[in-house]
Amino acid sequence: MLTNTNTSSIESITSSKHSFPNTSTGITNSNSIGNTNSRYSPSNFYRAAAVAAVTSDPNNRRYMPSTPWSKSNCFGDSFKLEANSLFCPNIDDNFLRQAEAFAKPESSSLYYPSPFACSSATASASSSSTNVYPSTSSIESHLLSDQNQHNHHSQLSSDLHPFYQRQYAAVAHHHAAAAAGVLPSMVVGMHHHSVVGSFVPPHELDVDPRELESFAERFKQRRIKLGVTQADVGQQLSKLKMPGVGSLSQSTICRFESLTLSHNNMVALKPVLQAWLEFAEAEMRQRKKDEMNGTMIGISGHISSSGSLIDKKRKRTSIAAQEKRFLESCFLQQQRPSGERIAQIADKLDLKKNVVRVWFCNQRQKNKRLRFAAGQSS
DNA sequence: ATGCATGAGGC
DNA sequence: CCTCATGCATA
Repeated sequence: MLTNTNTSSIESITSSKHSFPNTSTGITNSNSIGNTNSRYSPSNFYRAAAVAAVTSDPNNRRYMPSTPWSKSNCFGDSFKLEANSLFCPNIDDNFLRQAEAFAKPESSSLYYPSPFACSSATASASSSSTNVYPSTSSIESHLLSDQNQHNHHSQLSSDLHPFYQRQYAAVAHHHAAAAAGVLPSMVVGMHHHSVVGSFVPPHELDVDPRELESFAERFKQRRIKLGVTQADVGQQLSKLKMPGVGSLSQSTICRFESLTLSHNNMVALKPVLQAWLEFAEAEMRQRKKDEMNGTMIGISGHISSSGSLIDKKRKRTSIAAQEKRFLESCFLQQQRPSGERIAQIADKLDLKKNVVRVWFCNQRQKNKRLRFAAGQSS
């Protein structure tokens, strides 16, 4: 487990680079939302929209990469260790020791009652209701509060979800986009007309989080009323033939409903799902009308196109609780560990380096991700 | 509902 | 190697 202190396995020493996607650079074009065959490229897809609306204001970068708090990670300069680690083996050692110490429930509770606690224990147990969101997981809130200290902007924050408070705090100074911003439909299908309907937020940042929140809720309710599952929605999406819009997975629909997607993602998906909703309800009305006329029409089912080839099932490595705790401790110290450190950690936990790397990536993403409270679930 | 994974586009 | 949108697999 936490033994085997073998360490050292030099690899990519390119640690000094901190690649922060320049939001205002890669304008490209189409891409389709969700597509079993080819996942669309977020960069192009969303960027195109963002660029159009932001291009003139480099600071107007949404909440992402180059925002102040990500540049100087939440821990400020107290974690410069990384740079020195190469020459100071002792520091590395300390790093791991510290992480290990934090990993112990007792000690960690000193600062963080239960780092990440909510993810494993709470969440899984309540797969169908109640207390799903202890506000924000301890570590997240810790990080958030720290970030907020760097961004004294919150003004519209009061009644916003913590996530949004953060998002907006980071970019609160953005100006209202001019009349003809980028339409979500453009974002989605790169078409210049709204496939969905009327109102079209000029810029993702101009979409009121509360509006998204209520839409997501309404969406879920109406979806359920229609008797359609999240997976169904995902599949039926392709029937809409919306330009650039393919199907989506149950996961994504679920995440949309629970607002556990990034704000941008939410904004982009909203018009699509709204379109589906209208479509589905119209279809429903039709069916009822037909029934009235005695013309029973089987709305038909959907074919389950399946890959009939030899499925090489993707395997999901499961990280044990103890290992996870260690990782979490490391994360508290460094959200973006160098390749070497990742290697050390991986070695220590006897995990593949890539597994550890991906874990950190996911952790970072999860940290930015939406996390709404609403003790409900399907 | 959510953990780990993939892949595109980017430095 | 990162971020980000997404998805498969699974608890």
